[in-house]
Amino acid sequence: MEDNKTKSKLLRAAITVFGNQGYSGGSVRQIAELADTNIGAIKYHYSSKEKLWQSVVTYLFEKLGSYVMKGADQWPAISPRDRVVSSTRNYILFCAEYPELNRIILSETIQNGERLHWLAENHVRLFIERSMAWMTIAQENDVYPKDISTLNLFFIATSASQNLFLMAPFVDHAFGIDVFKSDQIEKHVDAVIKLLLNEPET
Amino acid sequence: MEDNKTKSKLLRAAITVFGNQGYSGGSVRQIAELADTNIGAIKYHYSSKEKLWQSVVTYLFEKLGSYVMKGADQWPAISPRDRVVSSTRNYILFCAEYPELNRIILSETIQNGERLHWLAENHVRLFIERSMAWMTIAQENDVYPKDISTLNLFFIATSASQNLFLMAPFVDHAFGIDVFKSDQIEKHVDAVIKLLLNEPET
DNA sequence: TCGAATTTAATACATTTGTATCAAATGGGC
DNA sequence: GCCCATTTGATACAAATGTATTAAATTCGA
Repeated sequence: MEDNKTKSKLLRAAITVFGNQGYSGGSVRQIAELADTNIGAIKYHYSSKEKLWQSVVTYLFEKLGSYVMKGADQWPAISPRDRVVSSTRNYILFCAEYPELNRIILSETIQNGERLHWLAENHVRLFIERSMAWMTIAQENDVYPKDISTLNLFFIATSASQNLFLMAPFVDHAFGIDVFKSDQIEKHVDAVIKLLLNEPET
Repeated sequence: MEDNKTKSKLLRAAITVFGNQGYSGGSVRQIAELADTNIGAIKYHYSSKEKLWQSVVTYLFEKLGSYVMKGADQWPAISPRDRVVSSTRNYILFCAEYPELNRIILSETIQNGERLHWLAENHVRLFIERSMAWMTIAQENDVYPKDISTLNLFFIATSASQNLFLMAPFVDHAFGIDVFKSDQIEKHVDAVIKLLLNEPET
Protein backbone atom coordinates (compact mmCIF):
# COMPACT_ATOMS: atom_id res chain seq x y z
CA MET A 1 0.00 0.00 0.00
CA GLU A 2 1.46 3.32 -1.05
CA ASP A 3 -0.84 5.62 0.92
CA ASN A 4 0.68 4.22 4.05
CA LYS A 5 -0.86 5.77 7.12
CA THR A 6 2.03 5.20 9.47
CA LYS A 7 4.56 6.38 6.93
CA SER A 8 2.82 9.70 6.28
CA LYS A 9 2.13 10.22 9.98
CA LEU A 10 5.83 9.75 10.54
CA LEU A 11 6.66 12.32 7.87
CA ARG A 12 4.32 14.89 9.36
CA ALA A 13 5.68 14.26 12.83
CA ALA A 14 9.23 14.54 11.52
CA ILE A 15 8.45 17.88 9.87
CA THR A 16 7.26 19.18 13.21
CA VAL A 17 10.09 17.76 15.28
CA PHE A 18 12.94 18.62 12.90
CA GLY A 19 11.35 22.01 12.26
CA ASN A 20 11.10 22.78 15.94
CA GLN A 21 14.30 21.25 17.24
CA GLY A 22 16.59 20.79 14.32
CA TYR A 23 18.21 17.51 13.36
CA SER A 24 20.36 16.88 16.41
CA GLY A 25 17.77 18.35 18.76
CA GLY A 26 15.04 15.98 17.66
CA SER A 27 15.07 12.30 18.54
CA VAL A 28 13.53 9.42 16.67
CA ARG A 29 11.68 8.40 19.81
CA GLN A 30 10.07 11.83 19.92
CA ILE A 31 9.02 11.55 16.29
CA ALA A 32 7.66 8.05 16.76
CA GLU A 33 5.69 9.11 19.79
CA LEU A 34 4.21 12.14 18.02
CA ALA A 35 3.24 9.87 15.13
CA ASP A 36 1.61 7.45 17.55
CA THR A 37 3.88 4.59 16.65
CA ASN A 38 7.36 3.48 17.64
CA ILE A 39 10.93 3.66 16.49
CA GLY A 40 10.73 0.34 14.71
CA ALA A 41 8.42 1.92 12.14
CA ILE A 42 10.99 4.63 11.44
CA LYS A 43 13.69 2.09 10.81
CA TYR A 44 11.34 0.18 8.58
CA HIS A 45 9.92 3.03 6.48
CA TYR A 46 12.92 5.35 6.35
CA SER A 47 15.79 3.10 7.43
CA SER A 48 17.54 5.84 9.41
CA LYS A 49 17.11 9.20 11.07
CA GLU A 50 19.14 10.87 8.35
CA LYS A 51 17.05 9.39 5.53
CA LEU A 52 13.89 10.49 7.28
CA TRP A 53 15.30 13.99 7.55
CA GLN A 54 16.13 14.01 3.84
CA SER A 55 12.59 12.94 3.04
CA VAL A 56 11.27 15.84 5.10
CA VAL A 57 13.46 18.32 3.26
CA THR A 58 12.56 16.96 -0.15
CA TYR A 59 8.86 17.08 0.68
CA LEU A 60 9.09 20.70 1.82
CA PHE A 61 11.04 21.78 -1.24
CA GLU A 62 8.36 20.24 -3.43
CA LYS A 63 5.83 22.36 -1.60
CA LEU A 64 8.00 25.42 -2.09
CA GLY A 65 8.17 24.73 -5.79
CA SER A 66 4.43 24.47 -6.08
CA TYR A 67 3.97 27.74 -4.21
CA VAL A 68 6.34 29.86 -6.26
CA MET A 69 4.86 28.55 -9.51
CA LYS A 70 1.34 29.60 -8.50
CA GLY A 71 -0.04 32.04 -11.03
CA ALA A 72 2.94 31.62 -13.33
CA ASP A 73 0.57 31.06 -16.24
CA GLN A 74 -0.48 34.70 -16.01
CA TRP A 75 3.03 36.11 -15.92
CA PRO A 76 3.16 36.92 -19.63
CA ALA A 77 0.08 39.10 -19.21
CA ILE A 78 1.29 41.29 -16.35
CA SER A 79 4.05 43.82 -15.80
CA PRO A 80 7.51 42.85 -14.53
CA ARG A 81 6.80 44.62 -11.28
CA ASP A 82 3.53 42.77 -10.76
CA ARG A 83 5.32 39.52 -11.42
CA VAL A 84 7.71 40.29 -8.58
CA VAL A 85 4.85 41.40 -6.35
CA SER A 86 3.06 38.16 -7.06
CA SER A 87 6.01 35.85 -6.54
CA THR A 88 7.07 37.73 -3.41
CA ARG A 89 3.60 37.25 -2.00
CA ASN A 90 3.62 33.57 -2.90
CA TYR A 91 6.99 33.12 -1.27
CA ILE A 92 5.86 34.83 1.91
CA LEU A 93 2.73 32.68 1.98
CA PHE A 94 4.97 29.64 1.76
CA CYS A 95 7.21 30.90 4.57
CA ALA A 96 4.15 31.31 6.74
CA GLU A 97 2.61 27.98 5.80
CA TYR A 98 5.78 25.92 6.10
CA PRO A 99 8.16 27.78 8.42
CA GLU A 100 9.82 24.46 9.12
CA LEU A 101 11.81 24.52 5.90
CA ASN A 102 13.61 27.74 6.66
CA ARG A 103 14.19 26.63 10.22
CA ILE A 104 15.75 23.43 9.00
CA ILE A 105 17.92 25.18 6.43
CA LEU A 106 19.09 27.72 8.98
CA SER A 107 19.81 25.06 11.60
CA GLU A 108 21.97 23.18 9.18
CA THR A 109 23.68 26.30 7.88
CA ILE A 110 24.63 27.20 11.42
CA GLN A 111 25.96 23.72 12.10
CA ASN A 112 27.76 23.68 8.75
CA GLY A 113 28.25 19.95 8.47
CA GLU A 114 27.63 17.09 6.09
CA ARG A 115 23.90 17.72 5.94
CA LEU A 116 24.42 21.30 4.76
CA HIS A 117 26.42 19.92 1.90
CA TRP A 118 23.58 17.58 0.97
CA LEU A 119 21.08 20.40 1.31
CA ALA A 120 23.09 22.72 -0.90
CA GLU A 121 23.78 20.21 -3.62
CA ASN A 122 20.31 18.73 -3.78
CA HIS A 123 18.00 21.67 -3.23
CA VAL A 124 19.23 25.07 -2.14
CA ARG A 125 21.74 25.81 -4.85
CA LEU A 126 19.16 25.35 -7.58
CA PHE A 127 16.66 27.51 -5.75
CA ILE A 128 19.15 30.32 -5.35
CA GLU A 129 20.33 30.20 -8.93
CA ARG A 130 16.79 30.38 -10.25
CA SER A 131 15.82 33.14 -7.86
CA MET A 132 18.85 35.22 -8.71
CA ALA A 133 18.16 34.87 -12.41
CA TRP A 134 14.66 36.22 -11.89
CA MET A 135 15.95 38.99 -9.68
CA THR A 136 18.49 40.09 -12.24
CA ILE A 137 15.68 40.46 -14.77
CA ALA A 138 13.67 42.40 -12.20
CA GLN A 139 16.62 44.72 -11.70
CA GLU A 140 16.91 45.30 -15.44
CA ASN A 141 13.23 46.24 -15.44
CA ASP A 142 13.73 48.74 -12.61
CA VAL A 143 11.71 46.71 -10.13
CA TYR A 144 14.75 46.57 -7.86
CA PRO A 145 17.64 49.04 -7.86
CA LYS A 146 20.14 48.27 -10.59
CA ASP A 147 23.24 49.29 -8.71
CA ILE A 148 23.39 46.58 -6.07
CA SER A 149 24.72 43.05 -6.39
CA THR A 150 22.05 40.45 -7.07
CA LEU A 151 23.59 38.22 -4.43
CA ASN A 152 23.06 40.82 -1.75
CA LEU A 153 19.62 41.56 -3.10
CA PHE A 154 18.71 37.91 -2.92
CA PHE A 155 19.69 37.48 0.71
CA ILE A 156 18.07 40.74 1.72
CA ALA A 157 14.81 39.99 -0.05
CA THR A 158 14.46 36.40 1.11
CA SER A 159 15.43 37.09 4.68
CA ALA A 160 13.04 40.03 4.82
CA SER A 161 10.29 37.63 3.80
CA GLN A 162 11.27 34.76 6.08
CA ASN A 163 12.52 36.22 9.27
CA LEU A 164 9.26 37.35 10.84
CA PHE A 165 8.02 33.76 10.71
CA LEU A 166 11.28 32.32 11.93
CA MET A 167 11.02 34.63 14.89
CA ALA A 168 7.38 33.76 15.46
CA PRO A 169 7.89 32.17 18.89
CA PHE A 170 9.58 35.31 20.06
CA VAL A 171 7.06 37.70 18.53
CA ASP A 172 4.31 35.78 20.22
CA HIS A 173 6.18 35.74 23.49
CA ALA A 174 7.14 39.42 23.45
CA PHE A 175 4.20 41.07 21.73
CA GLY A 176 1.40 38.54 21.91
CA ILE A 177 1.08 38.69 18.14
CA ASP A 178 0.42 35.59 16.06
CA VAL A 179 2.24 36.29 12.82
CA PHE A 180 0.62 33.28 11.17
CA LYS A 181 -2.82 34.84 11.12
CA SER A 182 -3.74 35.83 7.61
CA ASP A 183 -4.10 39.55 8.28
CA GLN A 184 -0.62 39.60 9.79
CA ILE A 185 0.72 37.74 6.79
CA GLU A 186 -0.80 40.21 4.34
CA LYS A 187 0.52 43.06 6.42
CA HIS A 188 3.97 41.61 6.09
CA VAL A 189 3.57 41.17 2.35
CA ASP A 190 2.69 44.86 2.05
CA ALA A 191 5.59 45.90 4.24
CA VAL A 192 8.15 43.88 2.30
CA ILE A 193 6.90 45.16 -1.05
CA LYS A 194 6.78 48.78 0.11
CA LEU A 195 10.26 48.61 1.55
CA LEU A 196 12.10 46.65 -1.08
CA LEU A 197 10.54 47.35 -4.44
CA ASN A 198 10.88 50.55 -6.37
CA GLU A 199 7.74 52.62 -6.76
CA PRO A 200 5.69 51.62 -9.79
CA GLU A 201 6.22 53.95 -12.74
CA THR A 202 3.33 56.30 -13.23
CA MET B 1 43.47 36.23 39.80
CA GLU B 2 40.68 37.83 37.82
CA ASP B 3 42.29 37.76 34.39
CA ASN B 4 42.05 34.03 34.50
CA LYS B 5 43.59 32.48 31.41
CA THR B 6 41.64 29.25 31.48
CA LYS B 7 38.36 30.99 32.16
CA SER B 8 38.63 33.37 29.21
CA LYS B 9 39.88 30.63 26.93
CA LEU B 10 36.80 28.68 27.89
CA LEU B 11 34.56 31.63 27.09
CA ARG B 12 36.12 32.11 23.68
CA ALA B 13 35.85 28.41 22.93
CA ALA B 14 32.25 28.41 24.08
CA ILE B 15 31.42 31.32 21.76
CA THR B 16 32.79 29.32 18.87
CA VAL B 17 31.14 26.05 19.78
CA PHE B 18 27.74 27.42 20.75
CA GLY B 19 27.85 29.77 17.76
CA ASN B 20 28.62 26.96 15.38
CA GLN B 21 26.53 24.17 16.81
CA GLY B 22 23.96 25.74 19.05
CA TYR B 23 23.41 24.79 22.66
CA SER B 24 22.33 21.19 22.30
CA GLY B 25 24.70 20.59 19.39
CA GLY B 26 27.78 21.62 21.34
CA SER B 27 29.22 19.51 24.11
CA VAL B 28 31.22 20.58 27.11
CA ARG B 29 33.94 18.14 26.14
CA GLN B 30 34.25 19.86 22.78
CA ILE B 31 34.50 23.26 24.44
CA ALA B 32 37.07 22.05 26.94
CA GLU B 33 39.16 20.50 24.19
CA LEU B 34 39.04 23.65 22.07
CA ALA B 35 40.10 25.65 25.11
CA ASP B 36 42.97 23.25 25.75
CA THR B 37 41.71 22.20 29.14
CA ASN B 38 39.13 19.72 30.41
CA ILE B 39 35.57 19.53 31.57
CA GLY B 40 36.55 19.93 35.19
CA ALA B 41 37.53 23.53 34.48
CA ILE B 42 34.09 24.24 33.04
CA LYS B 43 32.39 22.91 36.11
CA TYR B 44 34.70 24.96 38.27
CA HIS B 45 34.55 28.30 36.44
CA TYR B 46 30.99 28.22 35.16
CA SER B 47 29.40 25.47 37.25
CA SER B 48 27.27 24.16 34.38
CA LYS B 49 26.85 24.12 30.63
CA GLU B 50 23.82 26.36 30.88
CA LYS B 51 25.62 28.99 32.98
CA LEU B 52 28.49 28.98 30.52
CA TRP B 53 26.05 29.54 27.70
CA GLN B 54 24.46 32.44 29.56
CA SER B 55 27.89 33.98 30.05
CA VAL B 56 28.53 33.72 26.32
CA VAL B 57 25.25 35.44 25.51
CA THR B 58 25.80 38.21 28.02
CA TYR B 59 29.31 38.82 26.73
CA LEU B 60 28.08 39.08 23.13
CA PHE B 61 25.25 41.42 24.02
CA GLU B 62 27.74 43.69 25.73
CA LYS B 63 29.72 43.76 22.51
CA LEU B 64 26.54 44.53 20.57
CA GLY B 65 25.82 47.42 22.90
CA SER B 66 29.25 48.88 22.39
CA TYR B 67 28.92 48.62 18.61
CA VAL B 68 25.56 50.30 18.27
CA MET B 69 26.65 53.15 20.53
CA LYS B 70 29.69 53.90 18.39
CA GLY B 71 29.53 57.46 17.12
CA ALA B 72 26.47 58.25 19.18
CA ASP B 73 28.16 61.38 20.46
CA GLN B 74 27.89 62.88 16.98
CA TRP B 75 24.22 62.08 16.52
CA PRO B 76 23.00 65.53 17.55
CA ALA B 77 25.11 67.03 14.77
CA ILE B 78 23.87 64.93 11.86
CA SER B 79 20.59 64.41 10.04
CA PRO B 80 18.07 61.74 11.09
CA ARG B 81 18.81 59.84 7.91
CA ASP B 82 22.55 59.88 8.54
CA ARG B 83 21.92 58.63 12.05
CA VAL B 84 20.10 55.63 10.62
CA VAL B 85 22.82 55.10 8.03
CA SER B 86 25.45 55.19 10.75
CA SER B 87 23.68 52.84 13.15
CA THR B 88 22.75 50.47 10.36
CA ARG B 89 26.38 50.31 9.35
CA ASN B 90 27.47 49.73 12.93
CA TYR B 91 24.92 46.98 13.34
CA ILE B 92 26.06 45.25 10.16
CA LEU B 93 29.67 45.52 11.30
CA PHE B 94 28.67 43.81 14.51
CA CYS B 95 26.80 41.07 12.65
CA ALA B 96 29.92 40.41 10.62
CA GLU B 97 32.30 40.55 13.58
CA TYR B 98 30.21 38.43 15.94
CA PRO B 99 27.90 36.27 13.82
CA GLU B 100 27.71 33.89 16.74
CA LEU B 101 25.16 35.99 18.59
CA ASN B 102 22.57 35.88 15.86
CA ARG B 103 23.22 32.20 15.33
CA ILE B 104 22.63 31.54 19.00
CA ILE B 105 19.48 33.64 19.12
CA LEU B 106 18.09 31.96 16.06
CA SER B 107 18.94 28.49 17.31
CA GLU B 108 17.09 29.13 20.51
CA THR B 109 14.16 30.80 18.79
CA ILE B 110 13.76 27.73 16.62
CA GLN B 111 13.92 25.42 19.60
CA ASN B 112 11.56 27.66 21.55
CA GLY B 113 12.36 26.35 25.01
CA GLU B 114 13.41 27.60 28.43
CA ARG B 115 16.54 29.28 27.12
CA LEU B 116 14.56 31.40 24.68
CA HIS B 117 12.59 32.67 27.62
CA TRP B 118 15.77 33.61 29.43
CA LEU B 119 17.14 35.22 26.27
CA ALA B 120 14.01 37.25 25.72
CA GLU B 121 13.66 38.45 29.27
CA ASN B 122 17.30 39.26 29.85
CA HIS B 123 18.50 40.67 26.56
CA VAL B 124 16.44 40.52 23.40
CA ARG B 125 13.29 42.25 24.55
CA LEU B 126 15.19 45.34 25.61
CA PHE B 127 17.11 45.43 22.35
CA ILE B 128 13.95 45.21 20.30
CA GLU B 129 12.13 47.84 22.30
CA ARG B 130 14.99 50.30 21.95
CA SER B 131 15.43 49.57 18.25
CA MET B 132 11.75 49.97 17.53
CA ALA B 133 11.67 53.29 19.36
CA TRP B 134 14.51 54.57 17.18
CA MET B 135 12.84 53.22 14.08
CA THR B 136 9.58 54.93 14.88
CA ILE B 137 11.44 58.23 15.07
CA ALA B 138 13.14 57.43 11.78
CA GLN B 139 9.76 56.80 10.21
CA GLU B 140 8.47 60.11 11.49
CA ASN B 141 11.46 61.76 9.84
CA ASP B 142 10.76 60.05 6.52
CA VAL B 143 13.86 57.90 6.67
CA TYR B 144 11.66 54.81 6.44
CA PRO B 145 8.15 54.71 4.97
CA LYS B 146 5.54 55.87 7.45
CA ASP B 147 2.78 53.54 6.40
CA ILE B 148 4.19 50.22 7.57
CA SER B 149 4.15 48.75 11.05
CA THR B 150 7.35 49.34 13.00
CA LEU B 151 7.33 45.72 14.08
CA ASN B 152 7.49 44.53 10.49
CA LEU B 153 10.06 47.19 9.70
CA PHE B 154 12.22 46.02 12.58
CA PHE B 155 12.28 42.39 11.51
CA ILE B 156 12.82 43.27 7.88
CA ALA B 157 15.67 45.67 8.59
CA THR B 158 17.51 43.50 11.11
CA SER B 159 17.18 40.32 9.09
CA ALA B 160 18.35 42.11 5.96
CA SER B 161 21.47 43.09 7.89
CA GLN B 162 22.09 39.73 9.55
CA ASN B 163 21.15 37.07 7.12
CA LEU B 164 24.06 37.26 4.71
CA PHE B 165 26.42 36.51 7.58
CA LEU B 166 24.24 33.80 9.02
CA MET B 167 24.31 32.16 5.62
CA ALA B 168 28.06 32.65 5.29
CA PRO B 169 28.92 28.93 5.23
CA PHE B 170 26.53 28.46 2.37
CA VAL B 171 27.65 31.53 0.42
CA ASP B 172 31.20 30.35 0.70
CA HIS B 173 30.23 26.86 -0.32
CA ALA B 174 28.05 27.88 -3.26
CA PHE B 175 29.78 31.00 -4.59
CA GLY B 176 33.25 30.91 -3.10
CA ILE B 177 32.67 34.33 -1.60
CA ASP B 178 33.89 35.23 1.87
CA VAL B 179 31.26 37.64 3.15
CA PHE B 180 33.43 38.55 6.12
CA LYS B 181 36.01 40.37 4.01
CA SER B 182 35.70 44.07 4.57
CA ASP B 183 34.86 44.97 0.98
CA GLN B 184 32.02 42.48 1.02
CA ILE B 185 30.79 43.92 4.29
CA GLU B 186 30.76 47.46 2.93
CA LYS B 187 29.02 46.25 -0.19
CA HIS B 188 26.31 44.78 1.99
CA VAL B 189 26.01 48.00 3.97
CA ASP B 190 25.44 49.90 0.74
CA ALA B 191 22.91 47.37 -0.52
CA VAL B 192 20.88 47.40 2.69
CA ILE B 193 20.80 51.19 2.81
CA LYS B 194 19.91 51.56 -0.86
CA LEU B 195 17.12 49.03 -0.60
CA LEU B 196 15.55 49.92 2.71
CA LEU B 197 15.96 53.64 3.29
CA ASN B 198 14.10 56.33 1.48
CA GLU B 199 16.13 58.53 -0.82
CA PRO B 200 17.69 61.50 0.97
CA GLU B 201 15.73 64.70 0.42
CA THR B 202 17.43 66.94 -2.08
C1' DT C 1 -9.73 -19.29 4.29
C1' DC C 2 -4.72 -19.82 3.96
C1' DG C 3 -0.16 -18.34 3.80
C1' DA C 4 3.41 -15.41 2.55
C1' DA C 5 4.81 -10.71 2.55
C1' DT C 6 4.42 -6.47 4.69
C1' DT C 7 4.16 -3.72 8.69
C1' DT C 8 4.40 -2.81 13.64
C1' DA C 9 6.08 -3.62 18.30
C1' DA C 10 9.53 -4.66 21.97
C1' DT C 11 13.96 -5.07 23.53
C1' DA C 12 19.04 -4.93 23.57
C1' DC C 13 23.37 -2.49 23.01
C1' DA C 14 27.15 0.59 22.26
C1' DT C 15 27.99 5.57 22.31
C1' DT C 16 27.62 10.12 23.81
C1' DT C 17 26.15 13.37 27.01
C1' DG C 18 26.11 16.51 31.44
C1' DT C 19 27.24 16.29 35.99
C1' DA C 20 29.60 14.95 40.16
C1' DT C 21 33.53 13.48 42.81
C1' DC C 22 37.98 13.62 44.37
C1' DA C 23 42.85 13.66 43.79
C1' DA C 24 46.82 16.30 42.01
C1' DA C 25 48.95 20.53 41.02
C1' DT C 26 49.69 25.38 41.41
C1' DG C 27 50.50 29.81 43.48
C1' DG C 28 50.91 33.42 46.56
C1' DG C 29 51.29 35.24 51.55
C1' DC C 30 53.74 34.50 55.85
C1' DG D 1 60.26 26.90 52.73
C1' DC D 2 55.55 26.00 54.14
C1' DC D 3 50.60 26.04 54.11
C1' DC D 4 46.16 26.72 52.52
C1' DA D 5 43.03 28.41 49.02
C1' DT D 6 42.57 28.22 44.23
C1' DT D 7 42.71 25.85 40.04
C1' DT D 8 43.25 21.85 37.06
C1' DG D 9 42.95 16.95 35.86
C1' DA D 10 41.03 12.18 35.72
C1' DT D 11 37.47 9.16 36.37
C1' DA D 12 32.78 7.50 37.47
C1' DC D 13 27.92 7.35 36.54
C1' DA D 14 23.17 7.74 35.21
C1' DA D 15 20.36 9.31 31.42
C1' DA D 16 19.42 9.69 26.61
C1' DT D 17 20.29 8.49 21.89
C1' DG D 18 20.59 5.96 17.13
C1' DT D 19 20.69 1.58 15.43
C1' DA D 20 20.04 -3.34 15.15
C1' DT D 21 17.58 -7.56 16.10
C1' DT D 22 13.81 -10.38 16.56
C1' DA D 23 9.17 -11.46 17.46
C1' DA D 24 4.23 -10.37 16.84
C1' DA D 25 0.55 -8.67 14.18
C1' DT D 26 -1.66 -7.31 10.10
C1' DT D 27 -2.76 -7.28 5.27
C1' DC D 28 -3.97 -8.91 0.87
C1' DG D 29 -3.95 -11.95 -3.11
C1' DA D 30 -5.12 -16.68 -4.43
